Amino acid sequence: MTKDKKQQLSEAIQHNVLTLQWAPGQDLDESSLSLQFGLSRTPLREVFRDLAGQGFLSQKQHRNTRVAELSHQTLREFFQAAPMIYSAVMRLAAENRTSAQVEQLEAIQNDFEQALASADGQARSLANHRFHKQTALMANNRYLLPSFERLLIDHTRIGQTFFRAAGPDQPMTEASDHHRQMIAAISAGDIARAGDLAIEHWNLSRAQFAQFVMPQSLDVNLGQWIQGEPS
Amino acid sequence: MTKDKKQQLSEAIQHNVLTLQWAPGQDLDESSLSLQFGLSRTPLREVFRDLAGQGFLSQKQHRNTRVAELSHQTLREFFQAAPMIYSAVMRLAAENRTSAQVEQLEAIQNDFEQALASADGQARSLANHRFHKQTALMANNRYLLPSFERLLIDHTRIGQTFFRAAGPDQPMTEASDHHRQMIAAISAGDIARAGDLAIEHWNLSRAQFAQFVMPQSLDVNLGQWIQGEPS
DNA sequence: TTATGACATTTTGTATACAAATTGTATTCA
DNA sequence: TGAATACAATTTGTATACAAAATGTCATAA
Repeated sequence: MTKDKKQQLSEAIQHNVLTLQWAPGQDLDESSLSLQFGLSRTPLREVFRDLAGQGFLSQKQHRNTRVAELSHQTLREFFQAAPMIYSAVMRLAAENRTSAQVEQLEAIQNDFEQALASADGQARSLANHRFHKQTALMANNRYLLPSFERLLIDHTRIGQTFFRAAGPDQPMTEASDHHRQMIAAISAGDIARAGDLAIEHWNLSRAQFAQFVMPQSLDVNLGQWIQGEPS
Repeated sequence: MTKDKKQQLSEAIQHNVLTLQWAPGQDLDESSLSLQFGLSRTPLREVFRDLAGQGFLSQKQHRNTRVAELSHQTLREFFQAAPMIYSAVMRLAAENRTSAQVEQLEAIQNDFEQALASADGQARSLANHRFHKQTALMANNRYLLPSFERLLIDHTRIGQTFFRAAGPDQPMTEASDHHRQMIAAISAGDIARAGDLAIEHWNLSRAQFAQFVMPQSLDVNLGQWIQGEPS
């Protein structure tokens, strides 16, 4: 169970970043973490490098590793890229999926619905994260994957407050509905429908971004990026 | 001059990978490289990890680091992703460019034209690589960048044989023409035109892929991926 | 009081020794 | 001859000691 410590460490970091338990821009301490996980600094630093490459962390020469920042500029770039990448991934998922992958996606969706029933915001958000990560796996495209995963990391971080809301209210059941329709479209190999659903799902989550408050409380009007199609 | 050894090592590896001096799938030896560059294995392995994250190399647990493979499946995925990402990057470059960046792009294009005049295939190919990398920089989107750079790595590798052709013949002057038009469109902020040029430029390089022979000589019909718009 | 600079402390980066895993080789047995 | 296995050699992964860089502290002077 306590086998691969590096894997454990990596997953713990990912969890803390995605759930905002570690704030964007927060400093990480090598020695305390290496003590905590029973790993020397060498493998720990390798994990840091991997996660920095994936977009969870950020590194600069001779400076401590930090949780990847979320800035106004980040959001701007997010809106420019997300709709296109999301729909492309969903279309490719419909094109390339295997039946085994569809079954996995259904299992993940069941977890997601269970999480929605519970009051655990983190569980909801992470289940949602896993759902979309699975669609990216099904798209099976090594070139698109890194961009998609970067988008998903920040999407999940920004959506935290959203999923923290108490009851299973309207927008969340709607999101779950979308997921079910996505599964159907992917399973049927309906490429166009899958792409449309991605856009529809994306539009639903626009509202989250409008409500999102920057960690540093940048008093910037985000409205301009949330109204219509970007660029 | 011999300052940052890690940087030097990283650039040397990138060069060898892009020019196919190191074949796709080729094994790398830590100890000999660390000897060669006067670096211990620790920083060398960090460079390996970085470059693996960027798509130059590939790594597996307890197995030696290799040059990233190029397979038939790779090409399939390439064709599914490239047109979309390329045009998106070009459009964003037109939208977000600064005048200083445009000047840099012009300088790079001058280098490219000089390289075309020479007989040096590697210089041609790398200059072309730098041109497109600069457009990605100008697009200024952290989410798109990793996908684009992965595409560009493999595009450059596949294009090696193309640029190795002797004289400055028709398709190459046409490519150079496109570059000039791209600079004009980006400089003018003409987003739609920039996106169209990306597609046009892409169509030109389709021919290279048709001629490309897999390292492992996979006798697969690539034609189906080269004819029209992918999916 | 505030700015500057020397010095101590802390943190990041590198080298090296060692442990673990994989690969290669040779020997045995069917 | 050929498969299987034990063992040696090589290679990858980790721990730790040390070097280099950055940060913090304090004293001095304007």
